[in-house]
Amino acid sequence: MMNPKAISKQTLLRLPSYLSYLKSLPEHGCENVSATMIASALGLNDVQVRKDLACVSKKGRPKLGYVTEELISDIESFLGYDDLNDAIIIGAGRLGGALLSYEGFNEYGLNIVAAFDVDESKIGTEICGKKVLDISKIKELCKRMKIRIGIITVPGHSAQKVCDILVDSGIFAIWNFAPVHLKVPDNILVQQENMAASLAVLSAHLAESIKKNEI
Amino acid sequence: MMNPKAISKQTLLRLPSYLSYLKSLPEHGCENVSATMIASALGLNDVQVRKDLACVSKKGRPKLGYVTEELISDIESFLGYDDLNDAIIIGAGRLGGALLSYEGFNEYGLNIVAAFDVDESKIGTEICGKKVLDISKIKELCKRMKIRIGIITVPGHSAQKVCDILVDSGIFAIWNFAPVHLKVPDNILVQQENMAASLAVLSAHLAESIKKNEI
DNA sequence: TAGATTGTTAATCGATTAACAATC
DNA sequence: TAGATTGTTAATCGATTAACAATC
Repeated sequence: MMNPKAISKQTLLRLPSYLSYLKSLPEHGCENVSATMIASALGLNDVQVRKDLACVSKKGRPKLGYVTEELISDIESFLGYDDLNDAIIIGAGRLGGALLSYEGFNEYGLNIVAAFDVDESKIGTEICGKKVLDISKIKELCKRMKIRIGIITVPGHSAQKVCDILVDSGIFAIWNFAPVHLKVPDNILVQQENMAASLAVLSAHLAESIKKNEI
Repeated sequence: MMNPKAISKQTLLRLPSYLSYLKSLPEHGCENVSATMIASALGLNDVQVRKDLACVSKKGRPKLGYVTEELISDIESFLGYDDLNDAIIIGAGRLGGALLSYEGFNEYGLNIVAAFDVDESKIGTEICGKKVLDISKIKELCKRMKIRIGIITVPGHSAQKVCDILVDSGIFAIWNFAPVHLKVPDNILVQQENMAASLAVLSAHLAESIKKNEI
């Protein structure tokens, strides 16, 4: 599409679940798929699904729905899953290690090339074949390899410092697992992975359920 | 409060960031804090912050703002951070291990008591002092210890099966790290930790930046 | 054809923001 | 007092849903 209509953030967030649902369908017998099907499988409204799909794919056909294969590849290419973005990870602790060793990211177009840490005992080692480097080398590596994504998995108190280094190194987008609000220039995206917020939702629901059940 | 007004999900999601900001303030010299301060530190609208705080704490005072200490403890108690909820984790792989060994959850009122797996080589071992048990023992443990939170860190293809076991075991809330939509009865909450969605936002932003910069 | 499904236009809903009087 | 800040009411904004004609 030459002039894609601006896509809402909500829509963007739903696309990956459509994709994962579509991929879970059996190869045979599902050449076509309707918005109604997708919506009911994911607990969404069918009009919403149709509108979302209209942003990224061709028109569906009345009575038939969409061509499953086309839908999959359109969503994948819209999300940029078909070419890999290199990324680095800062903080080679438990969480950093878990992310480093998660093979699945390649499927989502993310390729983690190296990790950085300040801990001397970690520097020089490898985690799942990825080198752990001294944090002072971030800028040089980012420039040389044109890295544009940084993943922050350091403790909260040093996250802003790491963030500043990343910005200075020419990073465009930051995926932040530290539970702090990062200050960045306007053109840089921070995607906050907010586990504390998720937990808040869980525990509020729990408190409510308990109240209901025990009264 | 006897009759707390219903709190919006958005508000609930913002509360943890207020809390983390408030806790980051220096002990001395910040007896009071204004909604304006919080808003500008976190990049939010000040009226929004005021409305959010009104849901969980006492009134602020014109010109002075809120009492920092009171605000902290009101938010903490609203979020249930002051008493621990026991939880179990299903899937003792890399991610499960990372979560198991993250000490910080206690601060958020979450206490992971054990892990479960199907892998014989993992069963019977310990990760950070937490036992890894056979998945067939879930129900018995949940009933006996009145566990109400389950954390799913198994691969996508077995997530629904694990979910069904959890529901059958009397769990009220599920924190799901597997990238699939879980089907549960109405009264059970599924909090989806959606890394694929986060990545979608990142990569869409990146694609846009690149386009802008390279044209 | 009949009926399922599409895309679009209009109505609804909920959340955010603006305006403003009240207060310390 | 003057000015910063509060809480509330009204206006705006954006996203979701309902209604409906078009289509295979």
